[in-house]
Amino acid sequence: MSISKTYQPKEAEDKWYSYWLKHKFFRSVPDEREPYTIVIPPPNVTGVLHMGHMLNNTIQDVLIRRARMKGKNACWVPGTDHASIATEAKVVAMLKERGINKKDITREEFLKYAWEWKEKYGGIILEQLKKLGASCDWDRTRFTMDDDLSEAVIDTFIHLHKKGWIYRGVRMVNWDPQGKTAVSDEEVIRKEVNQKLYYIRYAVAEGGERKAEGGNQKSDNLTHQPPTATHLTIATTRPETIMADTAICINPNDERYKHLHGGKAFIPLINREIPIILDDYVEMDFGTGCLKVTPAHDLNDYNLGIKHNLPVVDILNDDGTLNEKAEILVGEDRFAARKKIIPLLEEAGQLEKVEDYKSQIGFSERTDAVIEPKLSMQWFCKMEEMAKPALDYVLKGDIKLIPDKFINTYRHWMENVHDWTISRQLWWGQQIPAWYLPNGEYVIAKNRDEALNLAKEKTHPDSYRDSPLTTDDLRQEEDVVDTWFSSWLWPISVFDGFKDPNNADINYYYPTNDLVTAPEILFFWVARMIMAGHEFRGEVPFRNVYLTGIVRDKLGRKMSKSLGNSPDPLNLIEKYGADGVRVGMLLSSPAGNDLMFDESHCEQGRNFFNKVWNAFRLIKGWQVDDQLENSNKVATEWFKSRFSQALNEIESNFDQFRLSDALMSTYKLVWDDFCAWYLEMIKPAYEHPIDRETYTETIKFFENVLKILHPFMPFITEELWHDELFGKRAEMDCCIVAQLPEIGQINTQLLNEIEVVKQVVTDIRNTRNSKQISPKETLPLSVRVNSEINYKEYQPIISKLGNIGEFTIVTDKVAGAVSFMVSKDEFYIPLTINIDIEAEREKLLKETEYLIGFLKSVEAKLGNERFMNNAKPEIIENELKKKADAETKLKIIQENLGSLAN
RNA sequence: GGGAGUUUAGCUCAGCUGGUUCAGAGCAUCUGCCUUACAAGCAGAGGGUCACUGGUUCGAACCCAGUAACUCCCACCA
Repeated sequence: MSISKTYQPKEAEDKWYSYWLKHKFFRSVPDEREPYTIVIPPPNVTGVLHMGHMLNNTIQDVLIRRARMKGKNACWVPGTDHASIATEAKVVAMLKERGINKKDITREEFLKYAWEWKEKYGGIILEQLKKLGASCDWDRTRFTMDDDLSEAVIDTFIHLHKKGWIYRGVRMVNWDPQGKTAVSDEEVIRKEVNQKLYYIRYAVAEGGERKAEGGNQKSDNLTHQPPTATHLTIATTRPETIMADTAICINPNDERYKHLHGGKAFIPLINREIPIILDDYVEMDFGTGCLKVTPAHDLNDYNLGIKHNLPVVDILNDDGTLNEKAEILVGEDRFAARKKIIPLLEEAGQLEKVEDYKSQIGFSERTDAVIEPKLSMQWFCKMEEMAKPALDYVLKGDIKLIPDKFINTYRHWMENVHDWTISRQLWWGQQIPAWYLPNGEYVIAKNRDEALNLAKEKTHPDSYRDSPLTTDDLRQEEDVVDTWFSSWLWPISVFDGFKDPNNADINYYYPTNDLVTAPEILFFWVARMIMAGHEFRGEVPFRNVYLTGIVRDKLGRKMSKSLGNSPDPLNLIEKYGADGVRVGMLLSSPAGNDLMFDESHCEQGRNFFNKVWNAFRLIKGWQVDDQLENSNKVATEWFKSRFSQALNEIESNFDQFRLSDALMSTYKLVWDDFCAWYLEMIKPAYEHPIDRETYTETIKFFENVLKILHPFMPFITEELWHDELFGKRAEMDCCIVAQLPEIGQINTQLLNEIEVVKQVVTDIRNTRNSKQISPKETLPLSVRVNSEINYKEYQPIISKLGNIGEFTIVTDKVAGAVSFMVSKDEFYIPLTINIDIEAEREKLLKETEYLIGFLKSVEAKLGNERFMNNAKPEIIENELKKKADAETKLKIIQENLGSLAN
């Protein structure tokens, strides 16, 4: 029977994932073991897997699998986020396709459609995660709009309202005209955009008397009206909002406009009179020094308006179109209106000039629509008091951010935290538990009945039974809460910590251990979870926050749908196997730094598991002869030490969350030490058997190799684990639950001496290469030993790997041989053919030159009084040793040069 | 405008408290090999002004100052 030369992942992946599921290896229930818990950052229920998820979830799975293999009770809680805006937008679009307009149906009908849609398409992403090998406890899958979780949201709202931290009020908020809802400051992404700065003339009247006509007269041929004192010019990027102007503001110290103090201006096109006000908020040297004040559509202007008691004229509808207050261009979208108003102004002779201009514009995080500052009635949550303890946890180190450079960012945000706009004008989400009374007052209550009682008490405090109010008189707030108002409860709510604050799960799993997420949502989510953790459990929600980078393409561009530069994760898995892709994701992903993704990494991952596969094929092919003596004790002893040494490294890398390094240590241990050196050392000649002891040891080593590889490459390791090479496995004896090997004794001397041996082998091979001698040709080797190394011990290894025949230990130099030096020891390969004496001499001279230079620098140090006085003793000792070694070596080379001359 | 970070081989990155022959790894490249586990491989090799300028020090990739480029976060200049 022959085994395929390459490993085919597909079949094994499906097989073992089902096997794991069937035997409930992902399932976690509280027991006496130490818990290790991760809650997944719930992806949008509407989402499909992208490269960011791949990275994020690979990391989580590696951590979870490793914890499981360290004997912990590993629990990875999966789930999805209802993502109000994004999901509602998708449902609205879906309905539109079916010819249904959201406006024409009731809230209940809409929600019915939305739930249907969620059941049908939601959670695809969780299925995709399974392909990656994610070992989540699927029985614990939660959705942020599950009944329990929604109830937690409502209770939280009531709790915070009681504390006075939730309030309602009219404020300038960020309005998303596409989602038709308010969004929080954090949901506004600012981007620099190329814009135009329009210079527009307003006619003015000094001291109340109108001086000039500029507007509305057609056919006056006034297009090039020169600037005179009869008007002023403002600069704006938003000419479509001039109809909402309620003042012109100038700096009181601006000499140019002194004559306008107390004057009036007239809005072009609609010719409405507005006052000219004075405020030193206006920069004299910016633009024209005149500012149009539009309180309804600009936050600064709004504040200015309050200060100067200006009226607010809101000319925009919720969807970003102009309303009748604009008088002109009514019904046009704000951007269309901007385009259309320009020719109108031009025609009226009131457009002075247009300049290119760059400025920051806010975009909605969820819909990418340009955000409109809008005055509206919203619900807010005070942050200040919650931010303080949440900041302390991080500053004190109760929660570690990895990498810690994010602490500064975190602190800055927490110290300048704004109140959180929590209401959203949507239907998909938790409806705010506020109930309005006919008189406009409201009560906060868990349900309508409670609300009624509260309402009665409120209206008839003395005899509330007399209140004529009925439930029909109450109207529930239409708005829902921000999605993040449910996400921030996630680490508690997934364990039912609100409904049942003392239940076994929450007591056991909370606080969770590690959180793996993107720095982009440090404030959205991580900070708020810490606040909620403190407020509702008096404890941190997690200990470590591992912040992944952004996955970028080779050119450093962020991977995005619109650029089309993101590979389809499922195709990648198809092509390179889940194991290959996982390794590919981790090969280069330092915490907090962006990941320059390149498919070649996955290829490297695939090559790696194929290497493991072929090591398996080799061992699998061996025949055992019980009569045979074990001649590989040195090799097995060495590998044991080397393995323990590597385990140490890997352990320390994991402790510091240096996952790429942990993988690389593992990679080199397996590929270089195990395959390239160890297996080559013990490999029997073709069709020769191997002794029992070596065979048994090797299989044990290989099993350990599978274990340490498992967190990175779960599928191939599980596949090989069950091969009969390891004997018959019990049904539950799986790699996924195997315990990681313990770190054993490390024989440092052996490790060092094998390094010398490896160098000897390399030099032999090198000699062959340079002399064009085939590896098949057996060569003799002599060694003149100046060190403490007992080469007899290593002779079998050297002979095998270097294809050496006669191996002799000599006391004199060997003439007529190619020589090289490893450590202090001299090696000679006597060759009957063509020894190039000149080349040998040159080699030796070159080494001499180097050694002399080296000695000089060491001696300079040692001769330097200040070095001798200041350096630590062990450093000086080391320098002395370097000097002695170099001198010995130099002496030997000199001798060799001498003997070469003979 | 404020803050943080980065800059080391062609690429992606390590380099800990300044001190081993300290300038490293993986990939890529080059040379030679289809050597009975693996060409998705084996054996070798080459490759760097540690961004730049100055300083501190016996000694600097590492500490300090300045410069440049890039990245990210925060911020209401029309």
